[in-house]
Amino acid sequence: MGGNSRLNRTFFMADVLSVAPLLPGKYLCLTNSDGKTGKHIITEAEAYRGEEDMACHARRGRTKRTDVMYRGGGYVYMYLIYGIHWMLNIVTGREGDPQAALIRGIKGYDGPGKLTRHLGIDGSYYGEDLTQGDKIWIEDSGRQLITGKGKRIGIDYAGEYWRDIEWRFYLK
DNA sequence: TCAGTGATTAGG
DNA sequence: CTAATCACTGAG
Repeated sequence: MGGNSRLNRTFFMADVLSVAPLLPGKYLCLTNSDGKTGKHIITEAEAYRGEEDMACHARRGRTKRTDVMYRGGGYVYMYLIYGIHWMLNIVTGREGDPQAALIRGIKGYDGPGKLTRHLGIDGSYYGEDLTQGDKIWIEDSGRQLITGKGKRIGIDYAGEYWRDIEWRFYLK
């Protein structure tokens, strides 16, 4: 055996500050249009945590866009930024507590907009269940990996505290 | 350094 | 309806 295992609901329903550091090193898995499976090592992720986090989209509450963040861990949150780039996020935490981890890099494609373009992921993935189906899911690599941490990128508007907190996690 | 590009959101 | 904002990227 020794096969990789798909991460389940329990994994994603933990707090984003527990889940996001565990994502680098795991496999992002997709079934492409040819029916073949592609697996990509996640290299970097950022945590966005609750309505109090002034950098989190849910800071303005539950809207059509942020709705999926309130459904509980294990779903995909997609949004378009600057009219061009689709961002891939993994919803975490308990139902009613909006959290997500932004996938900022996979091996070979650093940059949240670059990786979605390369993988062909867009708004049609909004709300996908990572624990069901064969469109998109995440697998454990079975390896213990060390992650570094740093400040989140591109959120200078969020104020001193939220801007400087080290909620970005990357493979060393 | 800075323009592109369009969904989302608050406000009138 | 309008206008501002934006978890980015690539060209110069």
